[in-house]
Amino acid sequence: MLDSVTHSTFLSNTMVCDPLMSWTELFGTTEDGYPTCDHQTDSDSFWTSIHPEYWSKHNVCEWLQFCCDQYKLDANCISFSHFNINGLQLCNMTQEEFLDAAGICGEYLYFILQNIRTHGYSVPARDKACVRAGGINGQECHSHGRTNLQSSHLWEFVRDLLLSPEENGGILEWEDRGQGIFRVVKSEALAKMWGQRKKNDRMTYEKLSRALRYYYKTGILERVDRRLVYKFGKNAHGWQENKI
DNA sequence: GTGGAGTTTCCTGTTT
DNA sequence: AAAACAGGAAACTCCA
Repeated sequence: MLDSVTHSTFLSNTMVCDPLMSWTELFGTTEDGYPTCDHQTDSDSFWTSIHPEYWSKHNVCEWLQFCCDQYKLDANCISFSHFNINGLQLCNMTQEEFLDAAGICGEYLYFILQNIRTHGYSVPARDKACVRAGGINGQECHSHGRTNLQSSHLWEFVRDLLLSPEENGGILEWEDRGQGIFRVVKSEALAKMWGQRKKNDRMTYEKLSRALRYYYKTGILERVDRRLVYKFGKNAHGWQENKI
């Protein structure tokens, strides 16, 4: 259905997004080095300040609409039903899937998303929500003293996924929140996501679990004699509901 | 350049 | 039989 749509059709008038344009050409750069569009409002920079993996379904929908408005994309090209997904699922979409879901618009959307992912972000969704009164989707406000999840350790990555139930795609779930016991529901998906974070497409659950086992020595994790079940240890912090 | 922390990779063997 | 667990060993990356 989208074959007949040409560049000039949906990229009319003002701005034409060349897929080879650099990030700064597309968005410009803020004083603190974070990319933002020069005519973006404060709320627009939301998309570059929160890692896409942490976007909710609602955020994904808003991002699509933002891109349509900002880059003069024809919203009619986009099958919004294909994007009834959260940020994690969005990040796991291939370029082909973007093309299927949004035709040539998908090419641009994919490009823009990859730029956002590649160029990082300043604070995770929960912490950003602390800055923004009211937060995101009414999520409670947590502050872990972290400013950049891309530099976080594996256990922090796991913890943060657990603390974002909407965004973790069912990869992890609490078994006993009070005791810090959690279960890896989708082991390969977890490994894939960790691999994405570390830019290592050879990551497997076997290797990830080896790294987790090293945490037993340091008290970050405690052994639970059940498959795919782990427990935060005395040296892990930031996971307790009332101590965050 | 060096050393340590935190993985990553590979491996063999065991358990579920 | 397959998946997960256990943990040794070495390599690797990053940072101070």
